[in-house]
Amino acid sequence: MAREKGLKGMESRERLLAAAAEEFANRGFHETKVSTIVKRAGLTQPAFYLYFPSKEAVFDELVNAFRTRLHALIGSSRFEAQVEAQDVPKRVRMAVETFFRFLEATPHLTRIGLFLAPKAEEIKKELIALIAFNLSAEQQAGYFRSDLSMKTVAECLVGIVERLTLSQLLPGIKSPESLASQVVDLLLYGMLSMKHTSA
Amino acid sequence: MAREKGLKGMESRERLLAAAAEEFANRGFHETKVSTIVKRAGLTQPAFYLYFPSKEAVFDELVNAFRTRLHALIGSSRFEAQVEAQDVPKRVRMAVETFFRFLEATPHLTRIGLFLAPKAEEIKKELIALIAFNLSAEQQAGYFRSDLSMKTVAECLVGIVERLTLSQLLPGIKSPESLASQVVDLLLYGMLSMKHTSA
DNA sequence: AAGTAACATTACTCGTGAGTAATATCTCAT
DNA sequence: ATGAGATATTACTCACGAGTAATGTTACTT
Repeated sequence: MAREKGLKGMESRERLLAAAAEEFANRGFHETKVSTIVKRAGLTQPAFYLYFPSKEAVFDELVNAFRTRLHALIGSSRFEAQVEAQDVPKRVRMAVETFFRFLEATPHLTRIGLFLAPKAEEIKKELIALIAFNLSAEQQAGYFRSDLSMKTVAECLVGIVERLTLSQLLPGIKSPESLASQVVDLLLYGMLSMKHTSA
Repeated sequence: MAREKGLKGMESRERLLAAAAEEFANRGFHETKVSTIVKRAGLTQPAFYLYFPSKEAVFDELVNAFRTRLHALIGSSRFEAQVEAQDVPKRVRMAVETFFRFLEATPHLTRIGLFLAPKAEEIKKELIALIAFNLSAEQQAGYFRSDLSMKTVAECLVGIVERLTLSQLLPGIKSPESLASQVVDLLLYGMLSMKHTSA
């Protein structure tokens, strides 16, 4: 009764998931046909329904996979205790870099969970709240200007990440490192040239 | 032969356009049914095809309407000649504010042209290039740090605008003015508190 | 008042694509 | 080697929604 059970099935299921992820990411939900997914996975239509109750169900599963990984990432990359002021830029840069790397690692899931899903707005709202919380702590500690709303800053940061992910990261034009350093440089120090700033 | 010709027809057409804009903005292209559009416009299905060759055609017309207005806006809001250094923040803030007001004025078109359309990425690319061009001029003039890529800054700015438009502007949570001043404050001066910056 | 565009309707077609019923094969435990 | 569950297939159904054919009505021009 307990053989190497379900191995083949799991493999088929995984193939379907991978094919679905790619199709959804490239064509969106409606343009993606179940018939195409199964073709890519080397199966036929009814096999699909052996593993998923509906087309929506696969999509949701992919969205949830993204959400779960995202939460895992955030959970593991909490800001640690007291930091020296000089270290703040580096720490922020590293955090942003880690995030870009995460997005780059699973491009299909990123496209689905961050841009295609109806839930995407909700997911980003969670993300923003978390970032705002972390930034507020740094602000309390005196590292950031006290007249800025960290909620707004978090929104801006996420907006920037979204934009750059779509136009630079996913197309492979720029690396997580270079994007992170440019973004953080801009956000921490601002655009104005020093002579005007330090006046 | 030349009566008050086409008046009724134009009105029906406008009603269809308006209904389509609202439906597309709220439900997206595929979830929007021609049957729903015509119902909202107080007409029946074939009347729709009296004015538009297809569902796609209305969508495209709305996207183009957005694009056209956007280009008009940009064309009219060119940066003028030499500005005093102290005026730069104000001018930038005004430009961003104008842009937010533009987006707020036609929320449905904004949603369609900036977020729903397949062409949206292309439209943003154009926009970014234009902003980058303007910012580069200011940079040449010494107002902005010379070590920043204005192309990247433009991308960041657009990313921020996208995000805030979706989460704050269109839902009516914040005004164009407050959003513009917060965004520009952040981008020009950065997040770091002064004691660290001026070190 | 009558002819003619313009504007609109009722009643269809028809492709597409999600999902299913019935059936077949493969693989392992006994 | 055989029965049983797991894995897959062939051959459908069926709803939905875009687009159309045929026809009717309105309103203005002469």
